[in-house]
Order: sequence, then structure tokens, then C-alpha cells
Amino acid sequence: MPPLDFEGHKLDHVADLKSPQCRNCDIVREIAFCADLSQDEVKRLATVRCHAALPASYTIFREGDVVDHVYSISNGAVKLYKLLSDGRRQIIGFLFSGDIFGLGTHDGYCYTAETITPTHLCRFTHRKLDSLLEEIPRLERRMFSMAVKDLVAAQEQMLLLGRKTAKEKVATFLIQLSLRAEKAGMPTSSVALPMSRADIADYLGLTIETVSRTFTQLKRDNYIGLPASGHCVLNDWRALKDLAEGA
Amino acid sequence: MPPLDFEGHKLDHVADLKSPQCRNCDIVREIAFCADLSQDEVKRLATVRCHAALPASYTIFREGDVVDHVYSISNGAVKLYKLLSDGRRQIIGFLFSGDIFGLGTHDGYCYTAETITPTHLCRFTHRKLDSLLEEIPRLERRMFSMAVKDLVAAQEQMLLLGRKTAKEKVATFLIQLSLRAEKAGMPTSSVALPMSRADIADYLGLTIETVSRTFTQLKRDNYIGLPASGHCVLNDWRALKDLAEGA
DNA sequence: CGCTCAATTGACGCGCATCAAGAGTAGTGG
DNA sequence: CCACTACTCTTGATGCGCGTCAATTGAGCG
Repeated sequence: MPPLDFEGHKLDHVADLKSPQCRNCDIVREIAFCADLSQDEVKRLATVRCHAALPASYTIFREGDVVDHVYSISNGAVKLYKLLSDGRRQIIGFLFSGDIFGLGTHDGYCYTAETITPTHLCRFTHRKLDSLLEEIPRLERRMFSMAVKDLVAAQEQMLLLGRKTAKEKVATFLIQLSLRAEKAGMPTSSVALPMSRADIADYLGLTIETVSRTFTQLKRDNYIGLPASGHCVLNDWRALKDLAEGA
Repeated sequence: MPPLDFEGHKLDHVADLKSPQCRNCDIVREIAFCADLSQDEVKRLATVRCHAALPASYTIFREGDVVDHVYSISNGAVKLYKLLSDGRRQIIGFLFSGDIFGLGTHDGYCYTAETITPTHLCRFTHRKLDSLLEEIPRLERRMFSMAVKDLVAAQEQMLLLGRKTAKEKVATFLIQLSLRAEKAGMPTSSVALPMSRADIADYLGLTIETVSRTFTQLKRDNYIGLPASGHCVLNDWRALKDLAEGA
């Protein structure tokens, strides 16, 4: 994938503010950034945002890049990952509609962000967002509580990576996706798997082969069904949850 | 260890505000909470704090407990951990002087906090701290940036747990302690190891035996020296760092 | 000195990685 | 529409790193 010039707005997939998907963006941002903001505050926020549509497997920024923007996903899916020098990869998180990413330190972003599917993003510069934070104290609260939420999830993932078996890891992953689907108002008994086996493996600290074998095993034991690639049916949610928690 | 009544102030190790170590607490809090607060703001903060001295291996709160306080370590060492139902444990972090802990969600604390060594703590109720956050916006900024710092560290630890070998894990751990010592103004070539091998193992997603063997191996290869229990000398910082990063 | 518990060391086994082959699956162009 | 290509995914055979089990050594403490 040649690096298209997204940051410089020359990418031909970039949509402008008048495009149809921007209305959708407004809706989604209600969920994410602005759930408890007033109409005026939402409008003020809208003045500093920028919208873009990106293809699949598109690198949004790399670990170490200067931190200049915060991103909000309108729709699509994004993965965040860190690399070791020899290419070993750890996926930090999968993000979907309504999720925010782009926090970092003065050393730059601490992970690489890449689209999984074609994705619509909203983007805010840190500079403009900072001045907004002065204006709207509740926005700061909201950013804080989202960072705490991410922190709690990261700690849960540390338990998974350090102490769970392959079977428990995959079960936990499916439960996570199911809970996520529930929050988005989707059915919990069937989850979409837009990411590849390689992505799942790098998220769970396993290899592609082990992930594949574990899926097969869970299917054989009737925990799940795999009707089509990219989809998974959870036959017994409770049993899968117990498996995920090592019971 | 019988559970002493710390929360009800009946613990005989609890020190009051006039005790000598409280002056120390003021100094340390300069580093932690209040680095950029005014004298008045620091004094205001002092009105809502409560101080306690705890013995080693003392459980401060448990995963799932109602979130009512935020804690700041004056001196000593604390470990945070999560448990699976069958007893498998993952240590989320080791905390030292100046560190803050006690964030959580409405579901309660998401980890258990336990002292490693005898420890002096400052404690703030969430309720009082919340009202302070209204008064002192900069305090909210500070809490936010500390949550981000924790998040970045958690993501780095995910890379360690998911993708590093035992040798790389132990090397990374020693480098972490060394960098921490540097920030505290201590020499980087020698680090204190107040925690047990079991704690180190549960932090790195290994067993006691593997940690022990890896220390022995690093010593044999002259990366480190182990002059006395609880101490480790880093003979070649750069080489250890390269090892930690998988080079 | 002797008790207790942490740490080390050794022997062995297992879960997951590695290596390798085969079976879908999707995109491409004639 | 089908062949061709390039993947991704699955499945099998084998190996290794780390876990498990067990015994010994060492350190702190009354």
C-alpha cells in the first residue's frame, strides 16, 4: 500500500464536510465525544473537526510520529499496534464506530494506527482541541473518563496475555466483541470478525495456527458456529463466558 | 495476615496528621499530584487528605470494592493485581514513592492493591477530590495526564506479555526499574528489588522458576550482578536495553 | 542452633510455536 | 464464464521454551 497523502488532504478518498457520511459522523459523535454536551457545544466542536474516508489497510499514523491529531471513528474498524525491531507485533486494541484514539506523549504516538476495513474518520487537531477543553470543562471530564476506560481495558488485557490459555484467550476475545456489539445495539449471539486471523493472533499473543486450531476446537465442542468467513455465532454465551474466565 | 481495620482508622499503624512522616508526605506530593499547583492549592488539597502507615503485605483494597478513595504513596512500595477464579494472578504494576492509584469504574476497583514493604500513604476521598477538581481545573489536567501515562505503560506491558521471551521480559523489567530509579534521582546502575520472585513472575507472565533461572542466566552472561537478595547491579545498561527490545 | 519460607537448581512434560502442505476464497483478465 | 494468481485459512507433524514437580540450598529470625 503506497502511503497516500491523508494528512495533507490530497488523498482522493478524503470527503469534505458536505458529504453524506458527515451527517452520520454527527450521529456517531453523539455516542463518543459529546454524549453530555449541549447543542451549542456540539456545534462548537464541529467547527474544529475534519472528516476523511480511508481505504482498508491504510496506515493513519505510525508509532513515534508527532502527536498532532485526535481521531474519532464514524464507521469502520481500526487496529492499533506496537512492533519490536524484528517484526514481532502486538495489537493493542481493535476500535469501531464511536471510538476515539490518538492519545500520546511528547515522544510521539505510542502505537501505529491502521484501518482494517474502509473507514470514515473525524479528526481534530490537538491544538484546537486543547483550546476547546478550556471552553468546555465537561469535555475534559469526558476525555478523562475515556482514558480511564481504555486503562481498565488494557489492564484486563494484561491478565489475558499473561495468564490465560489459548482457549480462554479466544473465548475472551469473542465475549469482548459480543459485549461491544451489545453496546452498539446489535445482537450478542453473532459477532462480525472483520479482522484477519493474523490480527487476532497478534492481539491475543498467539500464532495464526493456534488461533485457527482453537476456533476449530470451539466449533467442534459446539461453543460457536462459523457460518461464513468474517462471522462467528455464539451458541452458548454463558458457557463461553465461563470458559473466558477460566472457570 | 489478619485484615487490620485501616478504612475505619482503627489500625494501630495509622499515623495522624501531626506525625513526622507527614512532612515527608508533603514533599512527595509535590512530585506527584501537585507539581504545578500554587501554595494555596496545595494547602487546600491538604485539608482533604488523610495519612496512614501500613505494614508489608497489607491489602489496601480488593478488586470489586466500592471506589471511595484515591491513594498517593509517600514512601514504600505497592503492587496492583488481578486474579482469575482459580488463583492465577497477573500483577498490573509496581508502584513507589510519588505514585497515585485508586482509579476505578462504577463496578468498583478493577484490581487489588497490596503493600510490598511497610508503606506510608496519603488518601483522598473521591467525593472530596471531585469537588476539588471543580475548584482547581489544573488538578483535573494532572489526573488526566497521569491516566494517560498509566495507559502508555499498560500498552508497553501488553507488548511485553504478548510477544517477548522470558529473557527479554526480565531485561525489560530491570530497565524499567532502572529508569524509575533515575527519575527518583537514584543511580541507574543498581536497582532495588523489594518484591519477591513470585511477584516478578506474576508481573511478567512467567513462573517463579523461570524468573530465577533467567536471573541466573543473565548473571552468568555478565549482564547483571546479584550481590545480595533484593538488589541487582546492571553491568551493561546498553546491552541490557538492547536485549529488552529484542535486538 | 533450628525453624520457616524464599530462592535456586534439576528432571521431565506439555502447550503452543514452527515448519510444511493442502484447501478454500477473492480478485483479475482473457 | 472460467482459468490463473495470490492470498488467507486450515490441518498435520515436529520441536522447543517455559511450566510443573521435586529436591536442595540459602536467608531471616527467635
